[in-house]
Amino acid sequence: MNASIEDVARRAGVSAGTVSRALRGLPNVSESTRARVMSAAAELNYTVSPSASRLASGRMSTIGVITPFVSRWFFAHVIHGIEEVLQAAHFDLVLYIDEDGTTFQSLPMRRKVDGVLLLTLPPDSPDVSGVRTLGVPVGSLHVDIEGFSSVLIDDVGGSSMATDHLVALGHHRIAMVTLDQHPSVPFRTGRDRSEGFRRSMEAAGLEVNPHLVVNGESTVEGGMRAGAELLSRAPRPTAIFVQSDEMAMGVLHIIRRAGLRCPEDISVVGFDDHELSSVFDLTTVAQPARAEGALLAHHVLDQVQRNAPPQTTTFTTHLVIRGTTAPPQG
Amino acid sequence: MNASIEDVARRAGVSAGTVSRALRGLPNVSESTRARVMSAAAELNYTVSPSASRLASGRMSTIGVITPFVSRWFFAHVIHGIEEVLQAAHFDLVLYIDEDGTTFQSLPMRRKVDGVLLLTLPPDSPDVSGVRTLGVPVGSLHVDIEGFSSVLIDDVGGSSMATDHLVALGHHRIAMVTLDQHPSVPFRTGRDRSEGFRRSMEAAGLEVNPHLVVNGESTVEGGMRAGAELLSRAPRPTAIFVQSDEMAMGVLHIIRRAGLRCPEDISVVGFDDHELSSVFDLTTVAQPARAEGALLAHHVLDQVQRNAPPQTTTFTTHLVIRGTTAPPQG
DNA sequence: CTGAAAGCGCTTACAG
DNA sequence: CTGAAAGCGCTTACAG
Repeated sequence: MNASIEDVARRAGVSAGTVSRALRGLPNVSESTRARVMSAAAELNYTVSPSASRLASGRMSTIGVITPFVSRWFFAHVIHGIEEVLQAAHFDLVLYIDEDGTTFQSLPMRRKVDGVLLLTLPPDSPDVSGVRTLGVPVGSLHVDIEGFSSVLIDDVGGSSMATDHLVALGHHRIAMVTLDQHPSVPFRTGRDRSEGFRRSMEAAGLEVNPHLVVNGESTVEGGMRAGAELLSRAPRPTAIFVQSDEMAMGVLHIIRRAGLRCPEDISVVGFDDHELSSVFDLTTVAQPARAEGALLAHHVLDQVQRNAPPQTTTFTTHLVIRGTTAPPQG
Repeated sequence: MNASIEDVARRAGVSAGTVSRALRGLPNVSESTRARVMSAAAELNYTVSPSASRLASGRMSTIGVITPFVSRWFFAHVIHGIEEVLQAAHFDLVLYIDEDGTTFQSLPMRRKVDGVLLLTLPPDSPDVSGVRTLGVPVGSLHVDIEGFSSVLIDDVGGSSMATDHLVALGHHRIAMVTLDQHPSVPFRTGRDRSEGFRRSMEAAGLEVNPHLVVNGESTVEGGMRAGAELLSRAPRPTAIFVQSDEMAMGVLHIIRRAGLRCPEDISVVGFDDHELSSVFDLTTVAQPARAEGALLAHHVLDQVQRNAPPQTTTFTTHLVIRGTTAPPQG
């Protein structure tokens, strides 16, 4: 059915080896020969058999991506960034969803990927050690793992900016909704965002009241629960720093439902710059999810294609001031 | 480095052919032989070389997925559903993002997938004809294409339910925000949702006012623009049927920003049941995105594995009544 | 610049 | 139930 390299060779009057070199643009092929091979291939509508090429060369032209989610804002955008880079490099992206970092241990990828991208898997998860045994370059997102490339963001600095903003507006009773310690959220992320908050509070001479720090389980619903809890505190906080936009949306909903106004009665800052943040008019710390995915892919591609060493890059974040923050009333 | 089938054969004292049969669970292998092969393989930490197996058998154990987006609610959930089914069947999912249905024409998939899933690509897009030349089973989502499996939803019925609900509440001036004719949205979807609206309006003896039908470009921002336009009409509509939840969120935002209340001043119904719909308390028509993806994968897997004929399934939708709809004032 | 040949590591009729 | 052998379709030193 499909033409083989032999068919092309016969038609062009050369050997299979020459066809292989000509088609891949290798040097040491005369221009006239290359031209003859190209047109023979075109006439026969020939494409290389990927399986045969992979078997013979050992190169898979494929990168495996292991992610806990595809439908959450951050992951969806990261995957988009990765795919664009791989598509441009003519690499395939094979997608594995693994919600808890344990189901894979990389066996399904053995001998079929040139590299792996781990999206926010903790260093001690079984998949990470499984991936090591693959013997291919690995990139890790938001988690720094020995021997792997990684792309990080400045969580401490970002949270600090958000908190400083609230302090500068004159807030004193500032609450925080934290990320869950779900396997999908690196321990580091939640810890660093809390750390940035603490540093800024301390620098401002403000107390971090433990009753005003509540876990939001990383979801919109969790944000609603956390928000409800914070609104029941007396006296109520005048501002809330929420460690992710999705949770912040839940908090905003609860504030409105309680008949309070944002920012008049209470200010809210999120983290991410989710696309719905502008709809909610949410002040937030922006991180470039798509660019993070793209850069992670580039790092690993550099290792695969140019034998570059693992690289680590840290992105800075920036504050986007919208309508959910204002000075406290009275 | 990696043990080969010959290594296992030697260790088990059998031929490579027998190892191949034993490991794949084929019949006609004595239990004692199979046991010996299994333990030899385990001792050598052997896994089949995918490239070699694919080359020899012609089976790729891989399904290609072509999608215009990964970060929109519907597509992200569909992909999640697909991945779960493929993972369970031990098939790889290779992901191709193609925003306009023209960049692929399937060449990158040639000879490396056993089947293809097209997410909402119009029948006349270049990728569709490219995919045909692959000669493998194809599944198409939300678009019925000759010779392909497909999964559809009852857009007419769903929109009709939404409209009937508004009519039953007593609304007469009902507006509609339509989906864009972007390549990512099948022509059929927008047309059918408009058709359901028209039928219900007609059945209720109500006029469809062309000034109250506005395009929302399928996005939150487009919904905001469309909403602003509708609010400027005099007299204002008392209810709006919006063909997607993402656009409906934009409409809700504009209503609030204009100082109007929903549902007191104006009712809104969406379509999808996006996870943020509950946060917005949005009445909407629910479609099971994840289940749609899963079923589409099953249909194509049935063709690939059991040589089943193409199948078409239509999902029904249902109305989820929340807080954005109420009888008109006065 | 080009060809002949080995090798990549399996699967699958075919015999027995 | 098992083995020997052909075949899948390339890539890559090695010679020349």
